[in-house]
Amino acid sequence: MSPSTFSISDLASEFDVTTRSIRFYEDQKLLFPTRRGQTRIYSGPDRVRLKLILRGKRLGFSLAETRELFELWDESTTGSMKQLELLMTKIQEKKMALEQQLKDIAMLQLELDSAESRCQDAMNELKNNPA
Amino acid sequence: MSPSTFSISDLASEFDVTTRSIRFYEDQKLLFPTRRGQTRIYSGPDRVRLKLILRGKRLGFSLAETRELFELWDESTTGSMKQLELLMTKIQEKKMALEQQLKDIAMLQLELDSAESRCQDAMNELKNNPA
DNA sequence: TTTTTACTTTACGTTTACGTAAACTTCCGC
DNA sequence: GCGGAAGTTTACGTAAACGTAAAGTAAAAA
Repeated sequence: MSPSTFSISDLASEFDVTTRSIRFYEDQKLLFPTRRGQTRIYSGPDRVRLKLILRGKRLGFSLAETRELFELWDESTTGSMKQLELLMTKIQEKKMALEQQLKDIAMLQLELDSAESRCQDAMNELKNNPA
Repeated sequence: MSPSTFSISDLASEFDVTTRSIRFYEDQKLLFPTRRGQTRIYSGPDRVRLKLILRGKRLGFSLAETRELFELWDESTTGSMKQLELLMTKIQEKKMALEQQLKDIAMLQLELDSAESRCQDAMNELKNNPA
Protein backbone atom coordinates (compact mmCIF):
# COMPACT_ATOMS: atom_id res chain seq x y z
CA MET A 1 0.00 0.00 0.00
CA SER A 2 1.30 3.40 -0.82
CA PRO A 3 1.81 5.68 2.17
CA SER A 4 -0.85 8.21 3.02
CA THR A 5 1.50 11.07 3.79
CA PHE A 6 4.46 12.42 1.86
CA SER A 7 7.40 14.69 2.42
CA ILE A 8 8.12 17.54 0.07
CA SER A 9 10.97 15.63 -1.51
CA ASP A 10 8.84 12.53 -1.91
CA LEU A 11 6.52 14.50 -4.13
CA ALA A 12 9.35 16.38 -5.78
CA SER A 13 11.03 13.19 -6.92
CA GLU A 14 7.79 11.40 -7.80
CA PHE A 15 6.65 14.18 -10.10
CA ASP A 16 10.08 15.41 -11.09
CA VAL A 17 9.69 18.99 -9.91
CA THR A 18 11.83 20.97 -7.50
CA THR A 19 10.87 21.51 -3.89
CA ARG A 20 11.07 25.17 -4.73
CA SER A 21 8.21 24.77 -7.16
CA ILE A 22 6.07 22.91 -4.63
CA ARG A 23 6.62 25.62 -2.04
CA PHE A 24 5.81 28.20 -4.66
CA TYR A 25 2.49 26.51 -5.38
CA GLU A 26 1.72 26.73 -1.69
CA ASP A 27 2.66 30.39 -1.70
CA GLN A 28 0.19 30.84 -4.55
CA LYS A 29 -2.57 29.18 -2.50
CA LEU A 30 -2.71 26.01 -4.54
CA LEU A 31 -1.56 23.64 -1.82
CA PHE A 32 -2.13 23.59 1.92
CA PRO A 33 -0.01 20.90 3.53
CA THR A 34 -0.24 20.41 7.27
CA ARG A 35 2.85 20.82 9.41
CA ARG A 36 4.74 18.76 11.86
CA GLY A 37 6.70 21.51 13.55
CA GLN A 38 8.06 23.43 10.61
CA THR A 39 8.05 20.55 8.21
CA ARG A 40 5.40 20.22 5.56
CA ILE A 41 3.34 17.02 5.49
CA TYR A 42 1.40 16.25 2.33
CA SER A 43 -1.72 14.08 2.35
CA GLY A 44 -3.12 11.92 -0.43
CA PRO A 45 -5.48 14.68 -1.58
CA ASP A 46 -2.56 17.12 -1.50
CA ARG A 47 -0.71 14.79 -3.80
CA VAL A 48 -3.69 14.62 -6.16
CA ARG A 49 -3.81 18.40 -6.23
CA LEU A 50 -0.17 18.56 -7.20
CA LYS A 51 -0.79 16.09 -9.96
CA LEU A 52 -3.64 18.26 -11.24
CA ILE A 53 -1.52 21.39 -11.06
CA LEU A 54 1.18 19.78 -13.17
CA ARG A 55 -1.26 18.32 -15.64
CA GLY A 56 -2.80 21.75 -16.02
CA LYS A 57 0.62 23.23 -16.60
CA ARG A 58 1.40 20.77 -19.34
CA LEU A 59 -1.80 21.90 -21.03
CA GLY A 60 -0.97 25.58 -20.71
CA PHE A 61 -3.12 26.43 -17.68
CA SER A 62 -1.69 29.21 -15.57
CA LEU A 63 -1.38 28.64 -11.85
CA ALA A 64 -4.00 31.34 -11.33
CA GLU A 65 -6.47 29.47 -13.53
CA THR A 66 -5.91 26.24 -11.69
CA ARG A 67 -6.22 27.97 -8.36
CA GLU A 68 -9.52 29.52 -9.40
CA LEU A 69 -10.90 26.09 -10.26
CA PHE A 70 -9.67 24.66 -6.96
CA GLU A 71 -11.27 27.50 -5.04
CA LEU A 72 -14.59 27.16 -6.81
CA TRP A 73 -14.52 23.46 -6.21
CA ASP A 74 -13.72 23.85 -2.53
CA GLU A 75 -16.40 26.46 -2.01
CA SER A 76 -18.96 24.38 -3.87
CA THR A 77 -19.28 21.93 -0.98
CA THR A 78 -20.72 24.67 1.23
CA GLY A 79 -21.77 26.86 -1.65
CA SER A 80 -24.96 28.54 -2.72
CA MET A 81 -26.76 28.02 -6.00
CA LYS A 82 -24.86 30.98 -7.42
CA GLN A 83 -21.54 29.39 -6.54
CA LEU A 84 -22.57 26.14 -8.11
CA GLU A 85 -23.68 27.85 -11.29
CA LEU A 86 -20.42 29.72 -11.48
CA LEU A 87 -18.49 26.51 -11.01
CA MET A 88 -20.58 24.86 -13.70
CA THR A 89 -19.78 27.71 -16.07
CA LYS A 90 -16.06 27.41 -15.44
CA ILE A 91 -16.18 23.67 -15.97
CA GLN A 92 -17.92 24.20 -19.31
CA GLU A 93 -15.29 26.75 -20.27
CA LYS A 94 -12.47 24.38 -19.54
CA LYS A 95 -14.17 21.60 -21.42
CA MET A 96 -14.53 23.81 -24.47
CA ALA A 97 -10.91 24.86 -24.20
CA LEU A 98 -9.90 21.21 -24.15
CA GLU A 99 -11.98 20.58 -27.27
CA GLN A 100 -10.08 23.35 -29.02
CA GLN A 101 -6.83 21.82 -27.87
CA LEU A 102 -7.85 18.49 -29.31
CA LYS A 103 -8.42 20.18 -32.66
CA ASP A 104 -5.09 21.96 -32.45
CA ILE A 105 -3.33 18.72 -31.68
CA ALA A 106 -5.04 16.94 -34.55
CA MET A 107 -3.97 19.66 -36.98
CA LEU A 108 -0.42 19.71 -35.71
CA GLN A 109 -0.23 15.94 -35.91
CA LEU A 110 -1.25 16.08 -39.54
CA GLU A 111 1.38 18.68 -40.26
CA LEU A 112 4.05 16.76 -38.40
CA ASP A 113 3.13 13.58 -40.27
CA SER A 114 3.41 15.42 -43.54
CA ALA A 115 6.71 16.96 -42.54
CA GLU A 116 7.92 13.56 -41.44
CA SER A 117 7.21 11.89 -44.73
CA ARG A 118 8.71 14.71 -46.75
CA CYS A 119 11.75 14.49 -44.57
CA GLN A 120 11.86 10.75 -45.15
CA ASP A 121 11.62 11.27 -48.90
CA ALA A 122 14.49 13.72 -48.81
CA MET A 123 16.60 11.25 -46.90
CA ASN A 124 15.89 8.46 -49.38
CA GLU A 125 16.71 10.82 -52.20
CA LEU A 126 20.05 11.63 -50.60
CA LYS A 127 20.86 7.95 -50.18
CA ASN A 128 20.04 6.95 -53.74
CA ASN A 129 21.36 10.07 -55.36
CA PRO A 130 24.15 11.58 -53.24
CA ALA A 131 24.11 14.97 -54.99
CA MET B 1 -10.09 34.43 -53.75
CA SER B 2 -8.26 35.49 -50.63
CA PRO B 3 -5.50 38.02 -51.20
CA SER B 4 -1.94 36.79 -51.42
CA THR B 5 -0.43 39.55 -49.32
CA PHE B 6 -1.46 40.96 -45.97
CA SER B 7 -0.75 43.97 -43.81
CA ILE B 8 0.22 43.56 -40.21
CA SER B 9 -3.21 44.62 -39.07
CA ASP B 10 -4.88 42.21 -41.48
CA LEU B 11 -3.16 39.36 -39.72
CA ALA B 12 -3.61 40.90 -36.30
CA SER B 13 -7.36 41.09 -36.70
CA GLU B 14 -7.70 37.74 -38.47
CA PHE B 15 -5.89 35.89 -35.69
CA ASP B 16 -6.85 38.20 -32.87
CA VAL B 17 -3.37 39.12 -31.76
CA THR B 18 -1.78 42.53 -31.38
CA THR B 19 0.55 43.99 -33.98
CA ARG B 20 3.04 44.21 -31.16
CA SER B 21 3.02 40.43 -30.86
CA ILE B 22 3.51 39.96 -34.59
CA ARG B 23 6.46 42.32 -34.59
CA PHE B 24 7.82 40.53 -31.57
CA TYR B 25 7.70 37.22 -33.42
CA GLU B 26 9.72 38.82 -36.19
CA ASP B 27 12.19 40.11 -33.64
CA GLN B 28 12.51 36.54 -32.40
CA LYS B 29 13.28 35.31 -35.93
CA LEU B 30 10.00 33.50 -36.45
CA LEU B 31 8.69 35.67 -39.27
CA PHE B 32 10.43 37.42 -42.15
CA PRO B 33 7.98 39.66 -43.99
CA THR B 34 9.20 41.62 -46.95
CA ARG B 35 9.02 45.39 -46.93
CA ARG B 36 7.50 48.05 -49.08
CA GLY B 37 9.48 50.97 -47.84
CA GLN B 38 9.24 50.57 -44.12
CA THR B 39 5.96 48.77 -44.15
CA ARG B 40 5.79 45.03 -43.59
CA ILE B 41 4.17 42.89 -46.26
CA TYR B 42 3.15 39.36 -45.32
CA SER B 43 2.84 36.58 -47.88
CA GLY B 44 0.62 33.52 -47.77
CA PRO B 45 3.42 31.37 -46.31
CA ASP B 46 4.08 34.09 -43.74
CA ARG B 47 0.47 33.86 -42.74
CA VAL B 48 0.72 30.09 -42.41
CA ARG B 49 3.74 30.51 -40.19
CA LEU B 50 1.85 32.85 -37.93
CA LYS B 51 -0.97 30.34 -37.71
CA LEU B 52 1.52 27.67 -36.71
CA ILE B 53 3.13 29.92 -34.13
CA LEU B 54 -0.22 30.59 -32.50
CA ARG B 55 -1.29 26.98 -32.62
CA GLY B 56 1.97 26.05 -30.98
CA LYS B 57 1.40 28.64 -28.31
CA ARG B 58 -2.04 27.29 -27.52
CA LEU B 59 -0.38 23.93 -26.95
CA GLY B 60 2.31 25.33 -24.70
CA PHE B 61 5.18 25.51 -27.20
CA SER B 62 7.60 28.31 -26.47
CA LEU B 63 8.53 30.66 -29.26
CA ALA B 64 12.05 29.29 -29.09
CA GLU B 65 10.80 25.75 -29.68
CA THR B 66 8.73 26.80 -32.64
CA ARG B 67 11.60 28.78 -34.07
CA GLU B 68 13.88 25.78 -33.77
CA LEU B 69 11.43 23.68 -35.75
CA PHE B 70 11.09 26.37 -38.40
CA GLU B 71 14.84 26.67 -38.72
CA LEU B 72 15.35 22.94 -39.05
CA TRP B 73 12.60 22.80 -41.61
CA ASP B 74 14.05 25.66 -43.63
CA GLU B 75 17.54 24.23 -43.56
CA SER B 76 16.27 20.81 -44.52
CA THR B 77 15.68 21.87 -48.13
CA THR B 78 19.40 22.44 -48.61
CA GLY B 79 20.45 20.23 -45.76
CA SER B 80 22.80 17.34 -45.30
CA MET B 81 21.86 13.90 -44.03
CA LYS B 82 22.77 15.02 -40.53
CA GLN B 83 20.37 17.92 -40.74
CA LEU B 84 17.61 15.69 -41.96
CA GLU B 85 18.18 13.19 -39.19
CA LEU B 86 18.12 15.97 -36.63
CA LEU B 87 14.88 17.28 -38.06
CA MET B 88 13.43 13.80 -37.99
CA THR B 89 14.37 13.47 -34.33
CA LYS B 90 12.70 16.74 -33.46
CA ILE B 91 9.57 15.77 -35.31
CA GLN B 92 9.43 12.51 -33.37
CA GLU B 93 9.88 14.42 -30.13
CA LYS B 94 7.00 16.74 -30.89
CA LYS B 95 4.81 13.86 -31.90
CA MET B 96 5.49 12.13 -28.60
CA ALA B 97 4.79 15.33 -26.72
CA LEU B 98 1.46 15.59 -28.50
CA GLU B 99 0.65 12.03 -27.50
CA GLN B 100 1.28 12.93 -23.88
CA GLN B 101 -0.96 15.96 -24.28
CA LEU B 102 -3.72 13.76 -25.63
CA LYS B 103 -3.44 11.61 -22.53
CA ASP B 104 -3.47 14.66 -20.28
CA ILE B 105 -6.54 16.00 -22.00
CA ALA B 106 -8.33 12.68 -21.74
CA MET B 107 -7.63 12.53 -18.01
CA LEU B 108 -8.70 16.09 -17.43
CA GLN B 109 -11.87 15.54 -19.44
CA LEU B 110 -12.76 12.62 -17.22
CA GLU B 111 -12.18 14.69 -14.13
CA LEU B 112 -14.16 17.61 -15.48
CA ASP B 113 -17.02 15.30 -16.42
CA SER B 114 -17.01 13.88 -12.94
CA ALA B 115 -16.89 17.34 -11.40
CA GLU B 116 -19.68 18.42 -13.67
CA SER B 117 -22.04 15.66 -12.65
CA ARG B 118 -21.29 16.09 -8.97
CA CYS B 119 -21.95 19.76 -9.38
CA GLN B 120 -25.21 18.95 -11.14
CA ASP B 121 -26.21 16.63 -8.31
CA ALA B 122 -25.53 19.33 -5.76
CA MET B 123 -27.68 21.76 -7.71
CA ASN B 124 -30.56 19.29 -7.92
CA GLU B 125 -30.24 18.64 -4.22
CA LEU B 126 -30.45 22.35 -3.50
CA LYS B 127 -33.55 22.69 -5.64
CA ASN B 128 -35.44 19.79 -4.11
CA ASN B 129 -34.24 20.37 -0.59
CA PRO B 130 -33.45 24.08 -0.10
CA ALA B 131 -31.49 23.53 3.14
C1' DT C 1 -3.53 71.85 -46.41
C1' DT C 2 -4.48 69.88 -42.26
C1' DT C 3 -5.65 65.99 -39.86
C1' DT C 4 -6.59 61.33 -39.19
C1' DT C 5 -5.10 56.73 -39.66
C1' DA C 6 -1.89 53.21 -40.05
C1' DC C 7 2.51 52.14 -39.76
C1' DT C 8 7.33 52.36 -37.82
C1' DT C 9 11.46 52.09 -34.13
C1' DT C 10 13.25 52.35 -29.49
C1' DA C 11 13.03 51.40 -24.98
C1' DC C 12 11.55 50.67 -20.51
C1' DG C 13 7.81 48.18 -17.70
C1' DT C 14 5.16 44.00 -16.24
C1' DT C 15 3.59 39.32 -15.15
C1' DT C 16 4.41 34.45 -14.49
C1' DA C 17 6.94 30.84 -12.69
C1' DC C 18 10.17 29.76 -10.82
C1' DG C 19 16.09 29.72 -9.79
C1' DT C 20 19.46 30.71 -6.56
C1' DA C 21 21.84 32.19 -2.56
C1' DA C 22 22.00 33.21 2.40
C1' DA C 23 21.26 32.00 6.79
C1' DC C 24 19.18 29.27 9.73
C1' DT C 25 16.97 24.61 12.45
C1' DT C 26 16.24 19.60 13.03
C1' DC C 27 17.10 15.16 12.82
C1' DC C 28 19.83 10.87 11.64
C1' DG C 29 23.90 8.01 11.54
C1' DC C 30 28.34 7.24 13.31
C1' DG D 1 28.48 15.20 20.24
C1' DC D 2 29.29 16.18 15.46
C1' DG D 3 28.88 16.30 10.50
C1' DG D 4 25.84 16.05 6.90
C1' DA D 5 21.35 15.67 4.85
C1' DA D 6 16.92 17.55 4.50
C1' DG D 7 14.00 20.93 5.87
C1' DT D 8 12.81 25.99 6.56
C1' DT D 9 12.25 31.42 5.51
C1' DT D 10 13.53 35.60 3.19
C1' DA D 11 14.84 37.89 -0.59
C1' DC D 12 16.76 39.14 -4.78
C1' DG D 13 17.46 37.50 -9.76
C1' DT D 14 15.84 35.89 -14.29
C1' DA D 15 13.68 34.37 -18.79
C1' DA D 16 9.69 34.56 -21.69
C1' DA D 17 6.21 37.09 -23.88
C1' DC D 18 4.57 40.62 -24.55
C1' DG D 19 2.31 45.81 -22.88
C1' DT D 20 2.82 50.50 -23.22
C1' DA D 21 4.54 54.99 -23.97
C1' DA D 22 7.31 58.16 -26.85
C1' DA D 23 8.32 60.01 -31.00
C1' DG D 24 8.45 59.86 -35.73
C1' DT D 25 6.91 58.80 -41.04
C1' DA D 26 3.61 58.30 -44.80
C1' DA D 27 -0.46 58.14 -47.07
C1' DA D 28 -5.41 58.87 -47.34
C1' DA D 29 -9.43 61.61 -46.21
C1' DA D 30 -11.74 65.85 -45.19
